[in-house]
Amino acid sequence: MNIHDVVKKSGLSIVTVSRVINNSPTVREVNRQKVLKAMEELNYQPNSAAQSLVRGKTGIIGMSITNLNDSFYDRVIKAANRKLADQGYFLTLSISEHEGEGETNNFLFQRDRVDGIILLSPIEEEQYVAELKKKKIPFILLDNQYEHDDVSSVLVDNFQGGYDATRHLIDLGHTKIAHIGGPTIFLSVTERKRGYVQALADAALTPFAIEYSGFTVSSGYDAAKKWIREDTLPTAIFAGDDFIALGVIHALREEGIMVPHDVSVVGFDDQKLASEFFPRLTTVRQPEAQMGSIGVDLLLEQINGQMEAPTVTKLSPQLLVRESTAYLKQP
Amino acid sequence: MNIHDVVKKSGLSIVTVSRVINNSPTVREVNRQKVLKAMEELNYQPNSAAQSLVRGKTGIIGMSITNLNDSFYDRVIKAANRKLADQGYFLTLSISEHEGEGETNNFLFQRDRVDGIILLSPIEEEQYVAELKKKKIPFILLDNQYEHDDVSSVLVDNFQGGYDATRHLIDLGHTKIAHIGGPTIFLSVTERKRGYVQALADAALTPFAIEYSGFTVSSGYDAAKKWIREDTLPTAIFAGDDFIALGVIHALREEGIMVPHDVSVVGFDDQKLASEFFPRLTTVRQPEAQMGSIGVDLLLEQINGQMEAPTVTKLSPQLLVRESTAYLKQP
DNA sequence: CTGAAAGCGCTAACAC
DNA sequence: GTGTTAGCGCTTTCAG
Repeated sequence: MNIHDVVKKSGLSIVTVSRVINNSPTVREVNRQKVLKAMEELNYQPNSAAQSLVRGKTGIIGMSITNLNDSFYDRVIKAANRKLADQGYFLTLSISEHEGEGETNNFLFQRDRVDGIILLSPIEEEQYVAELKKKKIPFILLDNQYEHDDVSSVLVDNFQGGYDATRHLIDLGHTKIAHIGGPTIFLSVTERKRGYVQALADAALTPFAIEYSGFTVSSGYDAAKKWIREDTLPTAIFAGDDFIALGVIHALREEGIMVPHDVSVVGFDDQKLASEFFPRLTTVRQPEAQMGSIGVDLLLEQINGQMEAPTVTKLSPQLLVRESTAYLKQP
Repeated sequence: MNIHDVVKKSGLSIVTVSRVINNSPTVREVNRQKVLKAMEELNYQPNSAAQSLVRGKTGIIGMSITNLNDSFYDRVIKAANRKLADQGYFLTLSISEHEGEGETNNFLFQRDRVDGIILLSPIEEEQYVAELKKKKIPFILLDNQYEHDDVSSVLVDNFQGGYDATRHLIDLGHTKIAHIGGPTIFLSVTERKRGYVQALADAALTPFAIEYSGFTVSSGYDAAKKWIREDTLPTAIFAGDDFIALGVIHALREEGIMVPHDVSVVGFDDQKLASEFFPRLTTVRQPEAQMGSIGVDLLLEQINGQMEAPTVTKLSPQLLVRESTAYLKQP
C-alpha cells in the first residue's frame, strides 16, 4: 500500500497527493478533501524511509544514555523530549551499555539514521566524540566529563554546587565538615569536591575528612559507620549525591545520632525519592529542564547551520535547604 | 557521498559493492578487498533510509515506555536491548508521556519506522493496541494491564507474588497481616491484593487492614503513621512495592518500632535502592530478564511470520527472603 | 562470479 | 493549481 493507491482512489495525481501530505497550500480545497478522504479510507501513512531518503533528513534526534533509573536523567530526558516535540522533532533513546573499548556499536551513530545526537552524561566520551566528528553527525554533549572546546555542550557548575553546599554548612556554624565523593572518574565528582575545599578555604577552614565511594546508599552508610567506629565523626557532611546522603543518615540513625540535631547532611541531585524521607534532605538541584532545553536549541542550531561557533554553557545549580541541616549544636 | 563514490574508487560495479556491503559470499576475495579498502578510505557508510526503503525493513525495534527511574523498567529494557542486539536488531526507546485522550502521537507508531514494537507497562493501553492493530504493526505487550486474548504478551503472576509474600508472613506465625496497595488503576495492584486475600483465606485468616496509596515512600510512611496513631498497627505488612515498604519501615523506626523485631515488612519489585537499607528488605522479585527475553522472542516470531497464535505468557515472581521479616514475637 | 536494468515510495524542479 | 519527469541510495532479479 503506497501513495499510488491514494492516487488511484482520489483520482488526483501523485504530486497533488504529495502536496496534501506535506500541507502545501497550493492545492484546491476540493482536491485536498478528496485526497484526505482517500488517505483516510485506505488508512494510509506515508513511508518514512522514502521520505527520509528523498528529503535527506529524518526528523529524529537520538539521545544516547548509559543508564536509566535516576531522577536527573529522567528530568533531562523529559525536558528534551518535550522541547523537541515542540519543534517538530522526535526523540529516540538508545542505551549504550559501556562495553569497554572497541568501536562503538551504537546504531544511532549513523548519519541519516538521525538528524542529530545528544550524548547525555557520557562515560569516556572521547571515542564517541571522535566517531561522531568523523562521521560528521551533528551532536552536542550534556553533562560531559571532559572539556571539548570544539563541541557544544551544556554543563552544570558542580564546583559552585559543592561550594554552595559547603558554604551553607559553614554559615550554620559548622567547622568540622567532611565530604564523601562519588567515583572519581567523574568530573562532576572532582568539581564538587573542589567547591567544597574552596568554600572551606575561603572560611579559613580545612577539610575534616574526605572519602570517595560509589553513588550508592551503602557507600554513604559505610563511610559514616567507619567514622563512628573510629570516633572521627564530623558535625556536618557534604555528600556527593543524595543516595550517599541517605546512606549516611541511615547509618547515623542506627547509632542513635540524630540528623540534623547532631549532624547536618547535604546531598546533591534532588533525587525524587530522597525527598520523601525524613528529615527531608537539603540538597543541590541541577537545572535539568534548562539543560535539556538549551541542549536541544544548540543541536537544532547546528543542524540548521545557524551555529556561529561551538558553545560551552555552564549552568548554576541551586541549593535547596530543607530539613537535614541545622545550626551547629552548642556544646 | 554514496555508493557511487565507492564504485568509482574501487573500480568495481555498484552491484559488487552492494554485495560486499551485505556480506554476500559470491564476491572474489580480491575484489572484496578492493571494495573494503575504498569504503574504508572514503569513510563510507550505507544510507540506512535507502536500505530500509528497498528492503522493506529497518532492523529497529521500538519500545514505548511511560517512565524511567525504576529498577524494574531498567532491567527489562536492558534485557531486551541485549537480546535484540544478539539477533541483529536495535532497540530504540520512546517516552510516551501519557497525554490523556486523543490520538497517540508516538512517532514509533508508524509502519516502516520500526519493524516491531514493544509496549512496556502501558497505561490505558487500549488506544495504543487499537492503533497498532489498525496500522498492522507487529507488537507485543509487556506487563500490561488488561487481558487481550488476540495479542501476545508477557505478564508476571502478581497474584502468586502477593500470595507468596503473604504466605511467608503466615508461615512466620503472623495473623495480623495488613496490606498497602498501590494505585488501583493497575491490574498488578489488584492482583497482588487478591493473592494476599487468598493466602489469608487459605490459612483461615482475614485481612487485618487494607490501604491503597501511590507507589511512593511517603504513602507507605503515611499509612504506617496512621495505623500507629489509631493504635491499629498489625504485626506484619505486605507492601505493594518496595517504596511503600521503605516508607513503612521509616515511619515505624521514627516511632521506635523495630523491623523485623516488632513488625515484619515485605515489599515488591526488588528495587535496587531498597536493598541497600537495613534491615535489607524481604521482597518479591519480578523476572525482568525473562520478560524482556521472551517478549523479544515473541515479537521476532511475529515479525518473521512464524507465529502460530498470540500467546499470553505468565511468569512467576520470586520471593526473596531477607531481613525485614521475622517470626512473630511471642507476647 | 559479475553487471545492467528495474524499482522501493516519495519529493522537487519544471512546465503547462 | 496541477501534472510530468527525474532522481534520493540502495538491492534484486536476471543475463551473461
